[in-house]
Amino acid sequence: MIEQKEFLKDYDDSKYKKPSTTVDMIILTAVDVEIKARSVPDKVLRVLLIKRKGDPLVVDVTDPYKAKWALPGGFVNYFEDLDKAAIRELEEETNVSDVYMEQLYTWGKVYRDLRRRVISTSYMALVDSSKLNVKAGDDAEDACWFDVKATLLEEIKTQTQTGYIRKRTYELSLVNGEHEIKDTVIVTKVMEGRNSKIGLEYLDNPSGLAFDHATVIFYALERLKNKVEYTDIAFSLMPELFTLTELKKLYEVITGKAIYSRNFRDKMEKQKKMVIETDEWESGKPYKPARLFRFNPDWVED
Amino acid sequence: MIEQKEFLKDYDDSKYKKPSTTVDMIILTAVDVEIKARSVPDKVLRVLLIKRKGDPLVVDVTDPYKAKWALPGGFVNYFEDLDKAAIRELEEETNVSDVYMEQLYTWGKVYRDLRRRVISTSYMALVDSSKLNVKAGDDAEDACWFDVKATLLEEIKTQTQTGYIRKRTYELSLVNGEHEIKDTVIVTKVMEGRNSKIGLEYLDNPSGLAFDHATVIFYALERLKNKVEYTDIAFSLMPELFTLTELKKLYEVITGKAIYSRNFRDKMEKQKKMVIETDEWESGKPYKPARLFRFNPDWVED
DNA sequence: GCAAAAGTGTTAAAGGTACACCCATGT
DNA sequence: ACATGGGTGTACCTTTAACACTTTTGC
Repeated sequence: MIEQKEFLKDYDDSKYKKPSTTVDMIILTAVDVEIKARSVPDKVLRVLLIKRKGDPLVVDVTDPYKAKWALPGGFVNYFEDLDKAAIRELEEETNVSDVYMEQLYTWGKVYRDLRRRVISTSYMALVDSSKLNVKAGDDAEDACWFDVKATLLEEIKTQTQTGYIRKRTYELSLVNGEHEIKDTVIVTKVMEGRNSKIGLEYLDNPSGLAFDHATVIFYALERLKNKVEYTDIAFSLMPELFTLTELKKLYEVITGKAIYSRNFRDKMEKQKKMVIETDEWESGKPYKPARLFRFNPDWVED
Repeated sequence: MIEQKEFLKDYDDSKYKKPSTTVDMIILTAVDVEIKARSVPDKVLRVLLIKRKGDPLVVDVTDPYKAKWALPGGFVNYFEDLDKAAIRELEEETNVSDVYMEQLYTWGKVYRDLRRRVISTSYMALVDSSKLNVKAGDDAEDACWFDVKATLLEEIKTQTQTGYIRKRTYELSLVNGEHEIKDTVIVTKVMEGRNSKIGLEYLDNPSGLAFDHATVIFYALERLKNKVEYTDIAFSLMPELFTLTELKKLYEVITGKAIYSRNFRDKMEKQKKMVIETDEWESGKPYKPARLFRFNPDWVED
């Protein structure tokens, strides 16, 4: 290991003005919500947000996102690995460690934060809600879990000379008992000859999230949706033991599609062998008791 | 748009020592290589590397990667979007624009560069080799295309109490007429209960690439391999018109697997409809002329 | 008995993998 | 004539999507 004082010996590291480097955390969990009495509850995804300080009635042109909800995050220290900064932020907010975490994307538009030039790397963490304390973090900040959902509102496809332009408009909705945040995220795909480009924007609206955090959360939900199909990522959001219907409900909320339970069972147990049965049974429900399963740690992706 | 002088007005942006921010470019192309006379040539992937300055015989402990080959890249300017910095670097090196480009990953280990703290975002660019000039960039630097290939050398799987550890050792080989670079990249997957973690390391060797660039290139090749299965990414590496055998050869070198041509044809043309036939034909070959196809710009992923 | 979910049998369509074969070209 | 790839017919198996039905529980 190199001594810190040797580092930088021959270089003047402060000649040029540098962007700041931060990490943003998309901390997700899944919880049950009752939709109908005497029925299995649905799952819903929740994301942890922090209330930024400031007066919501005063508009500050140098910081228009004061008093808005934002993703937790912070600066990367000079002698701290990028991953370590993300782990530190996660622990500060949730007091949990050893959960699934993955780097998502690095956001680097010049004016994404009007106070200073910030380049921010986003990380997604998936937490089993049964392992969480009621309080999210113990600092003075106003941290809350929001039910999160992205809905496709509109899709427009325009033919061009050598391809097409496809514009999808989504509504990102964030709800928590008292607060309701709605943001619009637009995904543009430009196909030109053999090269396609994907763009992600958000529409700035007064009641929305701070910064570009609507797009960042949307991006995380998309990544989760894709990865749930071919990895074991979903099990990070489940308790140790679960019924196959509970697991199905989680897959449904992540993918946004209804799943046929007959085939889901066979796929998980017989075909992909992602779960193994236990001798434990669910009880106390007004229907036939269900067997509890656990994740098969020997499962390997193909 | 905000005036640059307004930006930073109320903040002292230089209070703390900051990491530097750079972009690294993995610029890939695919070229034909003759393996046998009178046969269709194979495809091989090439990556653009830059020779770092310095005396290869002198070891500098503050910069041990002098005189080694590295990925092109550079600092992100304070008033420059991250994506724009990548586009600028690409144009500086290859004089091409409007090619496929995608952000890959942000590398942020503290001591990945011993001269200063650098956080580097890597971008992959895919260039059709027929559009490239012979010379790669016109600056004084020593820029060369290297045939690139990753080979799995060894896989070790160890059972643990709650899961397993799997270690895969790859050799990354970079070859160009005069130079041959070999690096070892190790991919570790730790499955512990319901959470898995993936680690990417390289073995530092005197004849290897500079910095952590072996892992960065390996990561790009893996991403390309995954994406080629469900996107149209491969066509960015192909000329406008091509035979189905040429396309198959490209898929083979990217995935590292042999493909049955009978099924590849049907899949591309009938099933996925990624290509459309033209009325043009290949000629001058000592076998039956092949029809030329082009990418179907109306193709949409499912 | 009823509502709700657990769990199994079966089938038809779509996709993946493979063998076998004939055709057209330059040398 | 021959080597080489172009291109098609077909068969088998797996995966996917779906309908139908029996069983078990709490109320």
